[in-house]
Amino acid sequence: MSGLKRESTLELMRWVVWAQRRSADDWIRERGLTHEQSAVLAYLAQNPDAIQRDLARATRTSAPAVSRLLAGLERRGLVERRTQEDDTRSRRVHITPAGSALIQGFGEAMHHVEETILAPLDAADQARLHDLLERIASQLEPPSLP
Amino acid sequence: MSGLKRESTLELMRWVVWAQRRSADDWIRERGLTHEQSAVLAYLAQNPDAIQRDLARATRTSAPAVSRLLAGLERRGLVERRTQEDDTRSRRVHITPAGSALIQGFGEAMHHVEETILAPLDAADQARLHDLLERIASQLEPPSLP
DNA sequence: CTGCAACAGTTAACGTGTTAACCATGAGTG
DNA sequence: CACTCATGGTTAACACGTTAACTGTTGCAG
Repeated sequence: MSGLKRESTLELMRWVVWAQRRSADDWIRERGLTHEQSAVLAYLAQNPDAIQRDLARATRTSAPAVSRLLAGLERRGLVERRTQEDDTRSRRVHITPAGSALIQGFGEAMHHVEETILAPLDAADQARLHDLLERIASQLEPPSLP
Repeated sequence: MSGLKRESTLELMRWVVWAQRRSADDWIRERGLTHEQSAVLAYLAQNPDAIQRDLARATRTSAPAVSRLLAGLERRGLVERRTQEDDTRSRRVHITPAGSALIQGFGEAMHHVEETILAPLDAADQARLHDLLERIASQLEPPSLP
């Protein structure tokens, strides 16, 4: 026995994802944000006319989570929620100029983090890894959903 | 433009990890546990003489998180904490027979979940994926740690 | 038109993650 | 021996995830 317990593929993935989160911390915490808030702001910067339900789907979380997260962002003046006139059930969420300024550069920073994490692999291997993951992901959500 | 936004490698990993968590839910929720509680119980089943600090390291979380999680497990009689006699700072954590029974089969269930998730790849590709991830993971924690 | 199901969002209760502040004990050096 | 520092653990405050229960709309069938 080597004394080294072989880690499963999924354990390795969790580890890599955890490390990525850690690396992203620097950029995010500097701005007084959390990972979740950054993700939502970045989404809103690119999808200006989203409703909360869209955010729940995009972040793979729940309506209550989005509701509270947005309440916090709104309190800080980073987003605005406005009830629709034609359908008062939903509320459209807009990023404010302040929010837009704060999240500026997020994509580039995350891209850089990813590059750093993947650096041990050459371009060909990075492509191979991406392909393998895509093949797994494409089979994930079975179309049995309503 | 294809309308399909290309997802980054790390986004794909997050997605796969998220799906794995979802799949594991069935087994875990049936027993009234959470993911974190299961992970800790499974660790304790294999490391009978761990102290809380070990758990924090193993779960990559913090001492306060472990402290509260164990308080919950102890309340349910699934673990026992006993202060050491030679070093009263640390508390050794033991899984009880009830805890042991509850977590029985966890490893197999998780292995099955992993197999299901990785099923779209043949054995050779699964090995390739594991190798690529290992090469990334091996470079993660820079040896600058104490 | 009425009644009921589906949908969007909120709130509450619970468990978990973080950081900060704290207590107690152990270890090492002057 | 005493002072200092490191170590193990707890508690509190805050953010976020979940589920369950609730409010209000919309929309469609009868």
